[in-house]
Amino acid sequence: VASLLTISEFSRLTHVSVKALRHYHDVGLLPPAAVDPSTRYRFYAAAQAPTALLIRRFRDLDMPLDQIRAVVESADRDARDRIVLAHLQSMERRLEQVQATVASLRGLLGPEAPRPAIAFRTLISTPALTVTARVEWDETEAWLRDNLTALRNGLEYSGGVRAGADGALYSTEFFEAHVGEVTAFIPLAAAAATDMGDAAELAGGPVAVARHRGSFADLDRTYAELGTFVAERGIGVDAPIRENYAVGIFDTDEDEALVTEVCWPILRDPES
Amino acid sequence: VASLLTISEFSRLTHVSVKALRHYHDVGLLPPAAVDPSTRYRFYAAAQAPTALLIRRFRDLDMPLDQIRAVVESADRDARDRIVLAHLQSMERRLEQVQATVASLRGLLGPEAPRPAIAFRTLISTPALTVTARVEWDETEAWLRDNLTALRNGLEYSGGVRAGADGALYSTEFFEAHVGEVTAFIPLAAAAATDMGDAAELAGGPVAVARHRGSFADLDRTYAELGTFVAERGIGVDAPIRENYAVGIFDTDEDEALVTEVCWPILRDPES
DNA sequence: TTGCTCCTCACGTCACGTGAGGTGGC
DNA sequence: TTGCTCCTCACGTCACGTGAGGTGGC
Repeated sequence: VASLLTISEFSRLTHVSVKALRHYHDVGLLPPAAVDPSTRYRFYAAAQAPTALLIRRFRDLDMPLDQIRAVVESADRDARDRIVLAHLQSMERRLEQVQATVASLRGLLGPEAPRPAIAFRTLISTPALTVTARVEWDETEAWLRDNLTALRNGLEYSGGVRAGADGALYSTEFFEAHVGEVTAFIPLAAAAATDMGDAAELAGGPVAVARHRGSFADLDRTYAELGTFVAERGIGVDAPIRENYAVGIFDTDEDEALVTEVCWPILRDPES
Repeated sequence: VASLLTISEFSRLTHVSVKALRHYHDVGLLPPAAVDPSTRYRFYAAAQAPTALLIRRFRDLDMPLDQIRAVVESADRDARDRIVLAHLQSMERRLEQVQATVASLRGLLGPEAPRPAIAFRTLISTPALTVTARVEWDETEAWLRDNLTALRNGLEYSGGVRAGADGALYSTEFFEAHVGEVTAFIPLAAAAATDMGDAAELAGGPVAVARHRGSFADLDRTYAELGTFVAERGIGVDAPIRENYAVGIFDTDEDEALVTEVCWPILRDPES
């Protein structure tokens, strides 16, 4: 006789709340082993406990139920373990981000950070290897890492000649809606680029530039300085913002060593 | 002339989405510096950027808006910094928990953990220093730490005689609804307890016991073993579950060194 | 009969996101 | 006039939690 447990017994045993168990039944994630057809009482098998524990662990990490479903319903144990490992790696990435945010909050408390110097420059139009996509805010770092890696491989494979650091363009929509067009690029020497099919042209024009040193978690302070500067002078223009990764994630493992140039498009150099 | 920015300019500058800015206005967290009375257009001052950044940072850490409000509206800078520091410390606690959960998930993938041995015991009723409260699931670890600390101080102050390890009682409601009565306790030698006003009596009775070694993040596996065992034999009884912290958080800093006895109340010893 | 456990709705929560439909100023 | 930016509703999302009101079995 396989022993069946009532919902409250199963709840105590798994540390999943009764309300949550009903919800997991409703959405089909963890249906009870048996349901009494007349009373609709739910009955769980003790053998379902490991699945419930798995769900609980992932929910503790705020994983959406849809993604948990993929784990729970994965065919064999190997497939399941592979999915779980992938999720764990992204969790560890997220953990690093949280730690960086905590550190940057501490920074907000301490003495005022030195204000980044703002300069003017006129970017010239250059050819580049590019990838463009509609990217969601939270996935940007991963997307950028993946696509710059792909571009770097493409550059090596095609024998192209690099003419500057990796970079990216961010549409105004991306900042305002937290989803929008992003372009990852590697600038190319013009001569070398002429015979490369997938090279696009990066637009030039006047920009206000600030060099940001350190973690991306602090980039917003540089944006605030730069944006305030541009707004106060009324020289802003609705064009993508460009970041040049002068010292980027492929160049160093230390967050403090990162150097990012933020180029904010403007109408004209206000000093000229 | 203090320069005022449109909502989209302010959004780009702070990396807070336009929708979020409207929401923060609606709930009164970050009202624009000016609102056009006829068009209802929102206008922000550049000086509001630091506040927006603070909100964004905290939201990245999933802090509720109500708590962020307390930070933003705190009177002076010192008060604000104190609140932020308190939050950072609880964030770091949370980070440790997440890391423990990630580690325990890795454990689920590896070889089967050894099953904890289950024994029977009859607890005798004993006096104890206790604190009882309605506790929410997510706050249990912090609540327990705080209240066991207070009990330990109380014990020292009153010169009471300890008769066993720290422990806690968890009502069935606590597991089933993820909020319910929890009692932290320190058992007392009976002779010494008679003249202590705030000593209560811990109920005794037969229990199934499992010793859990390691992080609390893995406790659910021991609960599952124990609960399955009890349920299969139909000897469960609706009484609080007792945990004895044989090696607890005050005894060691290493999660792996922790030893927790879980005592599950039963009707009778099925072997007798 | 009285509790007790379990059930099903319907609605609330939180922090926005998603459109729809509309308006003022260049 | 045409876009463009900004506006306000109303509703959706996600993973449950919160009651209200009711039922079957001991």
